[in-house]
Amino acid sequence: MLHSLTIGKLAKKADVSIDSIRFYERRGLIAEPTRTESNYRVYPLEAADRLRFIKKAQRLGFSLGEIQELLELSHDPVASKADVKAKTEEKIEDIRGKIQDLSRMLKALEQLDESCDGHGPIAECPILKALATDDSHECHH
Amino acid sequence: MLHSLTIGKLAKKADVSIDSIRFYERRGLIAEPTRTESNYRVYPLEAADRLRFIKKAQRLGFSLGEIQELLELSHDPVASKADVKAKTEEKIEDIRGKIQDLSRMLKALEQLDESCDGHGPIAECPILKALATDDSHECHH
DNA sequence: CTTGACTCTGGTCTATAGTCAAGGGTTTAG
DNA sequence: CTAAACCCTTGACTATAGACCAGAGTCAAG
Repeated sequence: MLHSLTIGKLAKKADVSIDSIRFYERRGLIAEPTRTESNYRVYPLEAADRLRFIKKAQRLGFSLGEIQELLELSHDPVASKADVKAKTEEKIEDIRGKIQDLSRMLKALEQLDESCDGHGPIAECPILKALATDDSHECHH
Repeated sequence: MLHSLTIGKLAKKADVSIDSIRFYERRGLIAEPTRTESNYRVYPLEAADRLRFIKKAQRLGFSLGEIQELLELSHDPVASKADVKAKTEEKIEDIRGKIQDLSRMLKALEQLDESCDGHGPIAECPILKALATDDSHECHH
């Protein structure tokens, strides 16, 4: 058929695995497609757009659950731009938080790294010593 | 006993769950403790230090597998400070990479967010439009 | 008509770092 | 002595995003 795809063709077209497509279908991210008499899935060409939407949103840090919410919004006649903007901003804050956490770790690791000259036996390794030190009762002010 | 702890006492002392302690034991992060006649685990006081080491390294971004490597290094008479420093620097690079990935996502999301004024129906949402657009054939130079 | 490529379902498995429950035995405080 | 609190093992379950496999049916090309 000219305007339909088997799951394998769709997978190639959208550059995802067949397993992923079936997985997204189970999760409700894509509609259940029609079937041939022999029970093969048959997709319209637009199905590839949906898959690309999913992949693109994933690259931006959205989980499948969040992507599902976005897709539901996009088909909701009552939804507004503000809803999508709100989800975007939520994700922005989420990512900023992760960057902050990682930055704190990075700073601490860099300090540990600088404290060690890298020469000599491990017994006096300042990094291991710092990790072994109990500072659970240090001041927090 | 004055110098030994049951698993529950140890858990409180080191502020981890009993289940975590047993899990670390299975994973080989902590030694199998001696047992009472009734098969209860008996820990020396120093066991708490080891657990605190684990927790601290976790907070710095090391996985349990990596922590195990660090602990093995720390007990290896042939190991040197350089080994620990190398692992630390590996982790530093790892975290820098994660921060870069997240920063790229953040930048893209912020641009999308700015492209949307947040007013009006969802049909013209520029964020959803950007996600739906196929740019798989854009130039990469 | 047969072979290879494709598809179907259902189920298991991966990594991570544990948590929780069931069904026991043990120890301690009153 | 008894009840609460503790401990034991085994095994299942959580979230995430699929990958992989078996066994069976289907489709296309030569």
